[in-house]
Amino acid sequence: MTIEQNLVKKLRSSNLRPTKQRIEICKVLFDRERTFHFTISDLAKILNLNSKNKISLATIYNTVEILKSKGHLKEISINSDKTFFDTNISNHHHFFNENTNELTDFYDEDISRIKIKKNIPGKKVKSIEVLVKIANSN
Amino acid sequence: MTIEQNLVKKLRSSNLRPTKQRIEICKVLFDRERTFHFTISDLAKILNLNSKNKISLATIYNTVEILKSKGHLKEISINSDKTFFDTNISNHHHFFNENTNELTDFYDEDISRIKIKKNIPGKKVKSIEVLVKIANSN
DNA sequence: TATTACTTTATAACTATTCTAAACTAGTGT
DNA sequence: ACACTAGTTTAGAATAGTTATAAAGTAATA
Repeated sequence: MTIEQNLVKKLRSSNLRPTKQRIEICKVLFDRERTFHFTISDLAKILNLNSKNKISLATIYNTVEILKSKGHLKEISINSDKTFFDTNISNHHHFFNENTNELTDFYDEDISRIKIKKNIPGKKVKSIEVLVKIANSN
Repeated sequence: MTIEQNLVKKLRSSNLRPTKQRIEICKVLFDRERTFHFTISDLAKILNLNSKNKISLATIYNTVEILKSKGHLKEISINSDKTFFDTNISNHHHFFNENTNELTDFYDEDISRIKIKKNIPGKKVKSIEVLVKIANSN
């Protein structure tokens, strides 16, 4: 199955019409080895750099929002004026490099088991996310 | 020592002139029992609700930014279109209530000791922050 | 009191994001 | 193939949070 067919399947399975634009966007997001941390403007730059058929910003916003709502993207919590997204939707954690503003994933196996000793009556834990801020050690 | 004298001391110790506006702002931020989670607009609303000497938005932004840079406030990472701040500057963690968007602090003693098993060469861990998302259990 | 550096302010500018409404397109039935 | 409908894209306007500007005001210091 080609990459494109896979993406069409992914879109259809979320009840999204596989339009030209969505497929282009999904190629950038999901056709890669490693997970991808990005802002809307990162994505727009990549999409519209070399192609003659520019995709409008509104479509990029819409598509990212809808992919997030379908669970194909995650929004990341970092102090910033921009919103970051992550193609890694599994439960995982981040290193945030304060010198370069870079994000790196790490996983449950890279951290000791976390146990919350306080419980909030009537509430259920939905997720536990750890943000480790790092910086040059010198 | 009065509250005001304390705040003046706090400002001076950070090389900040204790102006009328800064003292007003600090009163709202620091003269309270519990820690305070707020956005700029929360703070502006409180400051300018009943007083006749309105403090300009620019001053509020400036002051919060400078208090943050001096370590008297912390910026909080939450997915949101607004920036949140916290008067609790100690290392601590948050519950985020997905139903109400409320934040609640919790501390190192409420969580098992966290050990990061992965190390990034040349980098030092500056902080470890945990965000626990909770929601109604029904 | 005079001087200087810092601070406040209104307002303009900027930037990220959302809205709008018209044009376009994919899917479906005929 | 054609027409219909619902869903999608688009440019541009609108909105909202935040930062910059430059003039007026104020605190500290001598």
